[in-house]
Order: sequence, then structure tokens, then C-alpha cells
Amino acid sequence: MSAADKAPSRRAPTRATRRRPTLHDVANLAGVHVATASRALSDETVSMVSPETAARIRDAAAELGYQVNHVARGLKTKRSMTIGVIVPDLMNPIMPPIVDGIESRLDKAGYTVLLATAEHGSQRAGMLVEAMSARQVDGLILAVALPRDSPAKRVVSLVPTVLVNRGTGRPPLPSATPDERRCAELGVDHLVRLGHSRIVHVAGPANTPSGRLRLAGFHAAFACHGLAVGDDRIAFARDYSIVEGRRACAELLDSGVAFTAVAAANDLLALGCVDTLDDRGLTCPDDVSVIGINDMPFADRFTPPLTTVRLAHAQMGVVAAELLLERIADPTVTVRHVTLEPQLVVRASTAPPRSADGETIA
Amino acid sequence: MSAADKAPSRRAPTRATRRRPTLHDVANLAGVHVATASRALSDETVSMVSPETAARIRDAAAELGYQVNHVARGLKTKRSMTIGVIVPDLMNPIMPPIVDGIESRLDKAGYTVLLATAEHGSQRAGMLVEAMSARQVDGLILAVALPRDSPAKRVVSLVPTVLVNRGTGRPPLPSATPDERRCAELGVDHLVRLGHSRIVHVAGPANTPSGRLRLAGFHAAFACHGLAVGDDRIAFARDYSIVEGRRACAELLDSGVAFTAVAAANDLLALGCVDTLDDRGLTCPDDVSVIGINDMPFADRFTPPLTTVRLAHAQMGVVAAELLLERIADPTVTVRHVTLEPQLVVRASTAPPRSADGETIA
DNA sequence: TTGAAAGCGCTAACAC
DNA sequence: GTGTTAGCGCTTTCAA
Repeated sequence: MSAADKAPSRRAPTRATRRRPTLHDVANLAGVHVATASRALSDETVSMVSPETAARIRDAAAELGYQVNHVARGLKTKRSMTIGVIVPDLMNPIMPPIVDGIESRLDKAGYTVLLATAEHGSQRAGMLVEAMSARQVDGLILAVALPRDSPAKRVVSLVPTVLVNRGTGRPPLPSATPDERRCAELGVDHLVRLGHSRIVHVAGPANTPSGRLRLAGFHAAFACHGLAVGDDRIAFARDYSIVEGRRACAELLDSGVAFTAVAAANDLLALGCVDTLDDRGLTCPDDVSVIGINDMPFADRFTPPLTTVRLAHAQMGVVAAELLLERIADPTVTVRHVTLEPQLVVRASTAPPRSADGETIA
Repeated sequence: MSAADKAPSRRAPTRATRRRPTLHDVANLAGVHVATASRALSDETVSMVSPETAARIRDAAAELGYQVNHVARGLKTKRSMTIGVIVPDLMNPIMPPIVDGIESRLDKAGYTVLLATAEHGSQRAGMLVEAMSARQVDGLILAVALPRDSPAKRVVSLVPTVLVNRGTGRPPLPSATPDERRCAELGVDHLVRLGHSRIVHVAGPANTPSGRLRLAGFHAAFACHGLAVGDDRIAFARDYSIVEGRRACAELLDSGVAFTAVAAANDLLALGCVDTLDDRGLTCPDDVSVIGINDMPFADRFTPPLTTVRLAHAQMGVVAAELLLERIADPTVTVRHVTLEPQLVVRASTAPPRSADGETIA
């Protein structure tokens, strides 16, 4: 009878306005107290209630189509079982695999992801961090840079946070990143092994860690091969895009430096280089070899199929998720930076230089 | 005095264990009641409190770095300001723009998106819907099919839901979809205009609405041109992938039907067809023209650049978001199905048939 | 205009 | 084992 105490207003549920059943309803139907119902419905506490009442409660719950209210539970337990993920842009081909890796790993641990996109260092990125914090996320995974003095920095020190695809940041946060320098080294090594020595670099934006690190790797690889590289052999892209690749490559061509190969800081830039080469009547790889970084989806189907350095994006997402899980479990754990080994993927955009062109330095 | 009643334990916040400030803290600091603080901090209710106290409260909030707790607020207001979005797979190139469209539109309305991935019709899709419902999402946008008899169907009737990229479903839900039939028609029209008449179709999975609708469109276009098409001119892919495109195309080739053009149900399948043609020593478009559907990212850079039918994915996401917003605002609004017009994009994978090949039906 | 008090749906001591 | 009693942090009547 207690099951119907609010009946007058709930009788004949019009099917459209049916209220979501609460723990109270379940308890009433089963003829027990809410607390007992709560215990029976949670795996960690079922043991506290007798098997038969537990069964009765479960039946009642099933009959009503009861579902716990995570929000109410979270208010009490202080855990929302949701993780905020902020990426710069889903259209960037490296992001989907990262998000997918994060999501699949987190899902296994029972977490749901709150996803949002914002440009690097934008005001919006900061706002999103705050919005997510207000939603009581249990953790944050950031693939974006926060503005330097953003108030969001405060929340980052309050909720467990890890960085993915970019490692720097104040304060130091755990991170899962590719070995950026090694990417560039791998590329240059490949080019040198092919016989190139007149190599130029289309560098990523100077204001991104990856841009800077890949440039450093480029220099390091050169030094390692006993080659020198002047500033005239480097052109900076303003962002990672095909158009910037085009522009930077044109800049290099126009500058008059002679080169037989270009190592671009990512695949999009490499694609832009191929375009410019094409525009100028040069063919890749016959006249100039081009190598990128990322091995973006379908890079094997471009014209020409792109030689590149593959980054394990999905795995990076998985690692970031694990780093976060670890940190949520124990916030005092040492911050770790895990770096993923890149892998050279040779396709058709690189070839030995024509004649012995590459044997001498320009 | 009440301002300091918990002080002993909170004095000298160790900076590591600092508790998140609550409305209570703000009220205490400002010397008002929580209710007043609540009113002062919400735009709709500021008018109820005197300007000077409001200012005092805002200052206190700022000083403490106070942030509302959306979870607690949601418990009371029954609105979480989050929307659940379930997609089959982020790696599918059409999904990122859809999600991006959804997210950007929803963000403008103050909503955050809870994203998850699950295969079509999988048990997991149902579980996710329930998990999201348990998290009190204010709405759901589904790009996946739910299992027929899933208990999740019940929640779909409880929380405002719209479909994106796929329109059918029981019960009928608002949807934003491409005009699937028209896609296929556009493709066939283009091929016929080029002079082809021996055309085959690599159909999408028969268990997907898009597969079926595009097939219907293929038939309709044929009929419209006064051409007949037997079942031997159609091969079904088991999913939308390059390998299935390869297989289906090989099947057609092996069956012995003569054709000069293939209309594939999507770009991935088209790419597979190009591969198989290549394997058999046939070149596209010289020997056989191939057309896809989607205009996936970088379709213009494939070998050969793919002629295809473009779908406005990002806009579809935006429309889906708007449909949902509309439905949240008024759940009794008529369910609308908005269909987006596709657009032919001619590139290099289609050309007139060699000689007068195409003039006669096989 | 502000304060008091109730309560959203749930969990967690603490009794019995 | 199960019921009682407090809240979690917020909003919202209802009084004053």
C-alpha cells in the first residue's frame, strides 16, 4: 500500500509525463527502506543485505525500470564518473584516434567522457575547463594549451589532469606524447640514407611544443650526420595546414636555396609542399622528396603515397587515460611523462636524389 | 560566528587539500544567507537582491574562486545542461564533422556534450543510452541504431532524442539526414551524362538504411533514364570499408557482367573498387569510372582524385543539435525530419567511357 | 529585499 | 540485516 501513497497524482501515468522512478519507489514496492534498497542495488554493498530481500528489491527495480540517478549519487559520493576531454579540433585527423583511445580505455573503467573542442590557448579552452569543473568531472585530459594566466589553471591544480599529445605546461602534469625530436630524426635519417644532403625543413608553428621539438630533432639529426644547416633551410608554418605547407615551401623555393628533399613537420604541411612543387612543375619524388610526420588516415592513398613517420595516436589516448586513472586512484603518485616511439613508414614520396645531387652540400 | 564554525579544520588550507568553496562559504564571507547568495549569483534572480549586497556577494565569490556545482544544481533543477551523443565510430571520417557541428551548436546554447562510441545495434549502444540517462542528460543525439528490443528504447521515449545521419527508427524521432536516394541519383545522373550505360552498383550493407536508400536511389535513377538494371549488376558490401569495396568489386568483375562505371555507396567502398581495378590491371577512370558518396576529407588527394557526392556533415550535426534544442524547449513539437541536399563533386575518377562502349546495355 | 526551511535522489554513518 | 538520521550543494517556496 505504501507503494501508492502518492497515487492520486501519479495514477494513470499518461505515459508522456511519467516521472522517473526513484529509489524511494523501488523501496516502497519491495516493502523496505530506501537505505536497504540502495545497498541491494550497489555491488559493493549487496553483501550487507539478505539474499532474498536483495532479490526482491532487484525485482522491484526491474519492474519499475529503475535506473540510479548518477547526479544524485555523485552529490553524495563526490564522484561523477565522468572525465572531461578537451581537444583543439576534431577535424584534425590525429584527434579522432586520440579521442577514441581515451574513450575506449575510460569506458572500461566505467567513466564517460565529456568532450569539447577549443583552439589552443584560447579563452574558450579556459572556459571549458571551468565548465567541466563545475560539472564535477573526476579528471581532465587536455590536448590543448591553456592561456598562460587563465583562471582555469587553478582548477587544473584541483582536479586530476593529464596532457595528451603535448607535454609542457605549468605546473608540470603527467603526459602522453610522441617522441617529437625522434620523429624528425627518423625522417632526416631516412632522407640521408637515401643519399640526400640538401634537405630543408618546413617547421611547425614556433609557438607549439611539437613545432619546436621537431625543429630541434631536425637540427640534431643533421649534426649527427655531420651536416650543417643554416636558417635559410628552414621555413616556419604558422599552423599545421596544407595552405601553410604550400606557403612555406614556396618561400623556400623562392629563397633560392638548392634542395633535393623536404622534411615537413607534419603530413598536412608535407601535402602542401607536394602541391607547391607541383605548381612549380617539379615532381615528387623525382625532383624533390617529401616526408611528413603523423601517418594520418589514408596517407597511403595520396598522390604520391606519403612517406611519413607514424605516431601511435590511439595508443597515446589509451596511455593518457591510464595515466589519469592512476592519478585519480592516487593523486600523490609521481608525475610521469610517457613518450611513444614513432615509426618510419616508407612510401612513394621519397626516393634517392637524381644523379649525385645529394652528395654535396649546397 | 557561523562563518568560522568549521574553521579549525579549514584554517591554513594546505593548498593541496583545499576543499572546493561552496555557496555556503561565499554566503558566510559576504555575511548573508545562502539563499541570498544563490539569488545574487544567478542571472535570472539577481534582480531579487539589492545591488549592493549582490556586489558584495559577487566579490566574495570571486575572492574564493567560487564555481557553482552544476551537479548539485541539477539535482534541484532537474537539468544537467549536458547532452549525450553516441556515434558508431570516430574513425569513420564522416563522424568528426558531425560531432563537431553538434558540439559547436550545443555549446552556443550552454550545453556540454557527453560523447561515446558504439557499433550500430550493439548491446553497448543500449548500455550507453542508459548510462547517459542515468547521468541525467537533458537530451540525446544518436548516430547509431539501437537494438530492436533494447530496454534503452524506453529511455528514448523519456528523454528528448534526435537521430543524426540516419532517419528511421521506432518510435519515430526527429532526424537530420542526407537525402540518401538523391545521393545515388546524382551519381548515376553524372555517369549517364558522361555516356555510361553499363553501370554497376556496389551497395552499402543491406541492413543499413543508407545502404537500402542509396540502392533505391540507384534503381530510381536508372529507371528515370529508361535503363534496366538486373541483380547481377549489384554487389552488396557487408560494411562501409575499403576491403569490402575491394571484395564487392572483385565479385562484380568475376561475375562476368560488362561495365564501364561503378557507383559505390560511399567513398570507402569506391576506394576499394579503385584498388581492385588496379589489381586487375584496369585503370580508373580510363577503363572504368568510379564514383563514391560522402566527399570524405582529402578525397581530392586520392589517386585518382575521387568524384563523389558531397554530404554536408557538419551542417547535419548543427541541424540535429537545433532539432534537439527545439524539442527540449517544447517536447510536444511535431517531429520533423530534415533532409540535406547532397551535391555532386566532379573530380578525376570519372570520365566518358572509352569509345561508344557505354552506348549499349550489356 | 532577505532569511528560514524544505527537499532534489542518493549514500553513509550510526543505531537497533 | 535493516531502519534512522543526516546531509552532499544547491534552489525555491514561504515568511518576515
